[in-house]
Amino acid sequence: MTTAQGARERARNEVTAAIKEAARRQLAAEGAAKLSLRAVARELGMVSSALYRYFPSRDELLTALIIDAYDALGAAAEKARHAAGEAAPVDCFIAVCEAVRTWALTHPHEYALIYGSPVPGYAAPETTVPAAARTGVVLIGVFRDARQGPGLDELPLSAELRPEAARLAAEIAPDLPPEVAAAMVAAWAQLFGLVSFELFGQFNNVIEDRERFFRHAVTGLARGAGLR
Amino acid sequence: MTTAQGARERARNEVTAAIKEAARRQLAAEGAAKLSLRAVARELGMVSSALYRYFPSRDELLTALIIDAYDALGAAAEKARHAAGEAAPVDCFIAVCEAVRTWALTHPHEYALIYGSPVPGYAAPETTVPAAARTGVVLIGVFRDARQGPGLDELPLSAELRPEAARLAAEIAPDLPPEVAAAMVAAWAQLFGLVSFELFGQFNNVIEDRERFFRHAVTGLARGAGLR
DNA sequence: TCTAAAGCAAGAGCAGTGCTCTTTTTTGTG
DNA sequence: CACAAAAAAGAGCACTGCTCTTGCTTTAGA
Repeated sequence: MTTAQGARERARNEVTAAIKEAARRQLAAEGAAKLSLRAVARELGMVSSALYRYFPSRDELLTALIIDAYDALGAAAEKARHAAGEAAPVDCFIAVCEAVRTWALTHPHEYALIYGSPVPGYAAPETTVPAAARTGVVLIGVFRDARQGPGLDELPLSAELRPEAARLAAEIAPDLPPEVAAAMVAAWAQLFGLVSFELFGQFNNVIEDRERFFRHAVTGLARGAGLR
Repeated sequence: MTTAQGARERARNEVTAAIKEAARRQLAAEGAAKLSLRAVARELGMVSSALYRYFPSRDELLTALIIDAYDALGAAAEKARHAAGEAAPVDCFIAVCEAVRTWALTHPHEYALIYGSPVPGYAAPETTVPAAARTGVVLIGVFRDARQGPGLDELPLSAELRPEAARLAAEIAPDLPPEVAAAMVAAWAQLFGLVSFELFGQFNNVIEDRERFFRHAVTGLARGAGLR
């Protein structure tokens, strides 16, 4: 059952990988909206209908690319977190943020695929959730570690938001206090606001020294979330 | 020259408006990627090729819609700023933020059009810049007013970023000190990070009470930018 | 008032898209 | 080797944006 049907399955996996690779190339060249099954097939020297043996629809292909993108970004974040090691929490946070930004700048179309406007009529299936969570988990880890040492300031939390924050903490990080969970999620969203603005051209004619500006903004983000 | 050629021009303007309206309806229903000239033409009972008399290409139609969207968002922000009147700077800021969020939630596709992933191969022409700036100008106004009273805290600014911040301030708000300009732009980007995350589904299964969470996050944003 | 110019709609057609269906070819295995 | 399962091919459908040509209608100037 393993090596017996292996030959066929191996071939299938190889073709699947080749399709994804070609699609990714085309994604990088033209963007998600112009990803065409026919062009992918053309590049691989097969007929367009043959692709449907491997991906039941264009959306399924997109889903596969989305998962890969989430995973790649998550891996980059994890690597940065690991490299930062035992540095001060705020520096760990900044390191992860810069990894996210760097990955986004080197893979703009894949970033747009996962953090840009959702493709209309396309709802990301549950399959993408674990991959999507990886980057968030890294961020959670930074805050968790900060709480071990004295690297986390007290944070205000209005009575109004307390129930939601408690629910949120129970959901994503039961060992973190509600106010920390809330601050973290906010910082997470704001980080991607910075990256998206830079990537999507909103900083054109506004920010020149993007690198330094990002570092500055992200430092503020970290402090605002209680890290030091 | 005014009323003489008026009949033709008037008809032309009316048709142009009708096209934009139909396109906007379709945009709201299906999203930018599925905006089809043929469908718009069908809705108006004209033939598709006739549309090209009014908009030289699909992109030009999109540009018109983009400008309208920027203007609508800017108007919403201005209205909120005006309604907030002489309130505390932090409250003015929050009011504008909530107006942005509300507009985005009621016009998701138009929001995605202007703050989502850029359409590949399509570069927003210079024409969109003034409209795009309106919301930013409102935000600048909040900070400017805050500086009249005692509503603005001192902000840190690393020596590293000082030149960029000075350049930035000179560019967008010469009467504001560099550190304020930098903080404002960062807050601006982060605001849209919050809105985009909510709108693009990144908060699904994460944040329940979006309204309150947004208020909390945006309050933190304001304080982080020195408002009080 | 008559005519020439400008404006506009229509239609045909090109090259491309996702997707489905049927037929043919390949291929690993009993 | 023969056979059944898997893969590929091909034709075709209903779309898309866009271009070009052909006529008709309105308008403006002589």
